[in-house]
Amino acid sequence: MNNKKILVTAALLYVNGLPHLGHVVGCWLPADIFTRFHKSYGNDVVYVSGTDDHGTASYVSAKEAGMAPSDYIASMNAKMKEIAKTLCINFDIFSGTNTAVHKEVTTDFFNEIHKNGYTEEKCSQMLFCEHDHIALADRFVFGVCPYCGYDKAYGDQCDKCGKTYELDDLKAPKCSFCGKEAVKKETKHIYISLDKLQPQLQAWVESKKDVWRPHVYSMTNKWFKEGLKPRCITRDIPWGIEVPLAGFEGKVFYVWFDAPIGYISITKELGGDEMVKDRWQNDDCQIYNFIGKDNIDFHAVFFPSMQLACKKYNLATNVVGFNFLNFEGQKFSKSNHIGIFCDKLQNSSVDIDALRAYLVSIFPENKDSDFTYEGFKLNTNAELVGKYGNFFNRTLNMINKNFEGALGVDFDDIKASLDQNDNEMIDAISTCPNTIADLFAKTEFKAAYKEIMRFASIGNTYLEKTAPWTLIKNGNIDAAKKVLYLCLNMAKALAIVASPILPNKTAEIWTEQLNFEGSPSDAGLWQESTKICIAKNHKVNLPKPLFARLDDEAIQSLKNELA
RNA sequence: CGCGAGGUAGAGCAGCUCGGAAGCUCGCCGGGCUCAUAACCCGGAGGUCACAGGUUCAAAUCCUGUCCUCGCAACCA
Repeated sequence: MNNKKILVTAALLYVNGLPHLGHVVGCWLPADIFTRFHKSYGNDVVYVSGTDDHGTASYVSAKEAGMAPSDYIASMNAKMKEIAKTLCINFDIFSGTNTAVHKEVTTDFFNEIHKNGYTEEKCSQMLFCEHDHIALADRFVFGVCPYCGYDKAYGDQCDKCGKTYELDDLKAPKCSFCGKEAVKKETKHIYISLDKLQPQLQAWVESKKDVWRPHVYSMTNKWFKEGLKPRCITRDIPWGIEVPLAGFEGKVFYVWFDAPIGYISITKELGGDEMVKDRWQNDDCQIYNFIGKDNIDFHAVFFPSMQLACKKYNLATNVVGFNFLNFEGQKFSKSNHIGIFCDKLQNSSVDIDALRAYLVSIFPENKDSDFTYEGFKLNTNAELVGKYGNFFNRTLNMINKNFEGALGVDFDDIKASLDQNDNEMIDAISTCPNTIADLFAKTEFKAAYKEIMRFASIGNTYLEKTAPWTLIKNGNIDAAKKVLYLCLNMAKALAIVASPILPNKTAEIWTEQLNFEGSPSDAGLWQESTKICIAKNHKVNLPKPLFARLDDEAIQSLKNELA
């Protein structure tokens, strides 16, 4: 049996706000499903994530909240953990970048890059806010547009006339946080020499051509066409990881320099140097990064370049980039209150498994997609209730009503009497779980979900064709037992293959209705799903509906709860 | 010539990487079943796969051009 080592990372969420469904769909959920699948398949997988704690915005937010940055971060991190729990996102660890371990790993990472000769220093002019003690990036400055005179123009672009310009040209620049005057200062920064790394990086990207999703590959290649340039990795703000170099006192690393290193430091936090060695320095370990499309550049260009310069850690096997999720045709927006924000889910009546299933069905794997309540209702009723849940219900009902829960036959007993319908059923049981496994392993979640529902449909069609209720009525008891025995085996397989997406419902049906030990996601159980091997005297329990049908009223009350 | 994504049945989408008789869900029409949460199963109507060229024995799929739609300050995957 194969026992692959896999490390899964989900993008570190910016600590400065609570996640909405878009975040869930872009990284947490697919990574969770991927991890659950591999565990169930018997592979050795670790899932790490956390919060990205540094950067100007979180520093300012903490200040506004009247908290010390680390207190602010701790409280936000705790809230996110709760949300993840609600959504049944099963991290092995959910930490962040505001830890001693992270500081140590990042510092070492930088020292290696520096030692290997991939850094350079440059001086430039920057705007500062003396009141907030931070350097002001273009988007944190406003002033008077040199072209049209608009007085709320940004550092590099005017929203009114649309023109772009150099920061030098902006008149009367001010800090966008406090509104006070911004002053120009000479400052020195460290750059990473991406230009020197381009050949190696390009070779790596080329080797991923058939592995990555097309949009990830093409977005990455754009950088090569323009040619990589040295990129600044330090900032003049008082919040972050200090640059360990003489002459750079008071400066910290740019948030996007230290954030991806967080994957490594969080792994270390979980399992020490031993685990880092096992997952990041072991060629037999596959690394999967789950991210949204706005993060592709960082995971497919900058972080791998950093790794190539550092020479200590392996690069990702796959950078799984997702597109964006919209909400009822509009973009998610915190300020305009558009979308579903996950803190609302905690006290709502929404069925998390049903929500997970719907989200999978609309995963923006290849292009942006749209969440609609109507779609959620449809998926729940047509797929989960009508196809998936219904199959368990009909099968278990008949076994209970007619045979007191135990059929008293096994595969050997029915072998002699198999007809074409039975063989098609057996064929489905022995092949569908493998197809589904392949799709999960290839991160094709939508297709895997579709295949699971098709699998359930095969079961429903089989029941229709064989009509065991008629067989029983006509006294054809052996034939009815044969049909229901095969259905029962399919039910078991259906619980196993859907467990990565529906962890709660499949666990429930496994123990309470199918009356099996353990859980459908137990390691290595996946391989069992293709076998027809339920014991002769196995007794199942009376079923009860797995998923509740949603009517318009239920949808309306959900809308109210989640708005 | 800013960048990116997309245009496939009434609606929403898959298929396009690796060309080979147009698929899925819903809706609509007709039929079947009654074990099941009025669930399930079968059949049918409905598409010049945006348009125009090209390559090919064969194009939704590859190439070229055209038209149209959407996103691109900030929060933000």
